[in-house]
Amino acid sequence: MLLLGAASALVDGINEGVRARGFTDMRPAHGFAFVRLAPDGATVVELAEHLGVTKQAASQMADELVRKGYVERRPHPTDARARLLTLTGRGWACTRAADEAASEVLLPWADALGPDRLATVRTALSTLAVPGRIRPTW
Amino acid sequence: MLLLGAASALVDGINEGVRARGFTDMRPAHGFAFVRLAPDGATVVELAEHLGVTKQAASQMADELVRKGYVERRPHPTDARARLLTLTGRGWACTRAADEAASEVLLPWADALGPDRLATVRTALSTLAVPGRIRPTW
DNA sequence: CCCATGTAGTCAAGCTGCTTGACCAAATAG
DNA sequence: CTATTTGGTCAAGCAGCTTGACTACATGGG
Repeated sequence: MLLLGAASALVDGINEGVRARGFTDMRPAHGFAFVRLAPDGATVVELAEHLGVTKQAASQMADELVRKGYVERRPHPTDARARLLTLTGRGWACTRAADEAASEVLLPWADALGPDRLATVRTALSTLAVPGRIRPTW
Repeated sequence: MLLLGAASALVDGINEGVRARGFTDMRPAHGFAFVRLAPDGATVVELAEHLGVTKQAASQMADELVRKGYVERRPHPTDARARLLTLTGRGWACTRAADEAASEVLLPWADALGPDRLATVRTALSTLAVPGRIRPTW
């Protein structure tokens, strides 16, 4: 289906842009994690739910991101068992790079389309998409 | 991105429909393979190119599909090295089931949208999607 | 006609990202 | 104060892919 092709092209394009900006050790999956971590941080379990994987998988991804310097594990303010994962400066820089890359990919597309048809596409897609479903690994 | 959510929902929906029709041992990736095999069959290498994986990976997927009875390995009519992978009766039945499932998922969506806006969405997506790119494994 | 190079396919080994299962420590309910 | 739930980790295993090496057939130039 061409919906899939478009989605792939989009993800590839953004990933390409992120790498071009110097973050060569990032995969698209990391970007999906950043979406959840960006506002106020999250626990491993919350991250796991957001990504649709087990908490072990999320934990080991967190390990990787900590090792690479994008994420910190801080003590949770109210729960001594939990740890709050938050973005480091480098993590935020990468998030900004991803936003830039995304605009870069979408801008010419939105331009060619015009605001009206763009809105049509957006609403059309949002009726099909169930909220929060981001499981790219088939 | 909500484009991804829509793509995921679509794939999941179709896969669900296929399973509901009795083909419980199928993954979405198999469907992508069928797209290439359906018209006249294909060799392992052609399948590999279509899926964007190595020929070894394609070959072992072919093994699986043969084992499950969806695909046959026949001698290639003009090249004694090659083997032509073709769908069996069961393979065609599964293809038909997938088509039905796809319409089932898309029909209410297309209905709600109307032909005009549907066409808009289609053309919009096709400008973004590069041809033949179907690599769902990020 | 024959050899050199290219191509289709398989075998084998290894890696990566995920899973299931078991467990500990802190939180929470009774 | 115990019993259960919840956040997190450790360990082992698996699925789907990769790279590398090899065989059998194809093909083009001498």
